[in-house]
Amino acid sequence: MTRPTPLSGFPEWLPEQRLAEQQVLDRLRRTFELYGFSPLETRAVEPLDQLLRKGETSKEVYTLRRLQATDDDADELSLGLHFDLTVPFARYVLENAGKLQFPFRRYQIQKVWRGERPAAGRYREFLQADIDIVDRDTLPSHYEAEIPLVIGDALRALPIPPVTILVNNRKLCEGFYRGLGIEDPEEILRIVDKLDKVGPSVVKDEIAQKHGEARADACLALAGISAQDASFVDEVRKLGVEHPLLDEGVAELAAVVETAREHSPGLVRATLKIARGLDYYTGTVYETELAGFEQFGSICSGGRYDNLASAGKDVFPGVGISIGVSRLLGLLFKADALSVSRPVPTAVLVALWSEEERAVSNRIAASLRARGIATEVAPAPAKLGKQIRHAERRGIPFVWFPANGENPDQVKDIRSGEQVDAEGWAPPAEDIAPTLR
RNA sequence: GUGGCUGUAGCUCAGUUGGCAGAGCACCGGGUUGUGGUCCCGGGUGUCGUGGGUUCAAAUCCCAUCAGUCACCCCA
Repeated sequence: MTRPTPLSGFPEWLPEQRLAEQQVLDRLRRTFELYGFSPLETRAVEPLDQLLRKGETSKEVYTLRRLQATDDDADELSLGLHFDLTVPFARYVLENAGKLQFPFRRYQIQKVWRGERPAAGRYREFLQADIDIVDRDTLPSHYEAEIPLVIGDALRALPIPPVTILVNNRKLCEGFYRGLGIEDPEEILRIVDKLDKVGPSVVKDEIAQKHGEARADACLALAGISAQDASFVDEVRKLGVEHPLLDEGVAELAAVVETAREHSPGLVRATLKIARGLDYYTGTVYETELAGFEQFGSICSGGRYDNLASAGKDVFPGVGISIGVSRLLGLLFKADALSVSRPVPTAVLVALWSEEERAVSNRIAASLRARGIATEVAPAPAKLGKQIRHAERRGIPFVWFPANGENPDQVKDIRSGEQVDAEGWAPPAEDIAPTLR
């Protein structure tokens, strides 16, 4: 068999990276649960029509087909791998509406798949950590303000560069554009979204072409607004555009920003040029910048959706956000900006005097493990220097020497070289398990 | 999916007009049976991403492909 090569877009971490990932996931999970989100996992596949219900992403969906499928199977249910966690969740809510309590808060940490061209921080298979709150019939807008707080808690507790959550509101933009007499707000959103890449003059030209220079100027002026507090409201008002939807959007966005300002200053910034995210969002939209990694795009996005989960008269509006865990970690790993205090779980290596005395070392290891201390026994009764080096090479901080002749059991800290009697010894708290740094 | 750049040892890289594949670090063994890191001696550990082609001869030139990366597209 020839040596296998990596598959583009399907990242696989090294053990120490996976260790870091698990630490991150543990912390995310803990934070989500602190806010009362329940864990949930949905199947990897959805019926294709469910996935494509909201349009444009069809080319990104991986479909599932049996190798031996015949033409007769073709009209069977065709399945696709989910490309996010919100669509499957919406389906799950409809399916289980009778068994769930509303408002329903859940978190979901799973792989998703998108058939896109991979690049730095962009994968075809990646891990998302998603939280959502859905309610029946109506969803109070204070939940739109709560979501960023959860994410702020979760991400700011990690040893990573500071994040800023950029928030906008689709009603605000749509109302503004409609107030200007523009019929197709979606189109303007798409053009404005390119602002940072192509520059204001290109955006202006593109809008002006269809809607005239005055409207183009107004759209650009709106896109230029950004504030950490409700001061953006006045700036929007100054532009003199009137529309009921605009008023709604402004009020909702102001509430989000002000709530965040009170609970987590500096976390959230109203940024009226952002428009990205899946097209099912209807209100607040979120995007998250990681300081120093802005060019690689948002590491955490989401928004409010009013029409994603509905069946007949039942409507379940929701709001949610998803951390791109793989993107976040991939970028940080590459920049050498996130690692773990040691690359193995093992805290103690028990030395081995001879193969005959392996049982002695095994007993020591067992009693350490019983105390919650990750322990392994040396692979072979090599010279002590080699056994110590074995521990050192793999980052195991302590070597335990079983009693030998006159000498009692002793433990050596490989990093300092300090060696003490093992009686009553325990590793310091920070060495019990690998920690993020 | 479209276009550009890159691919040599575990890592960072050198390799001339096509002529026996190299350096530093890392790693492995030894320095006379028990305590690593310093030091000394020894060792190259490689399908030159992969597959074809041109040639007496290809890491080097040509084609394809895979992977990484950048710009589009889109987005976590």
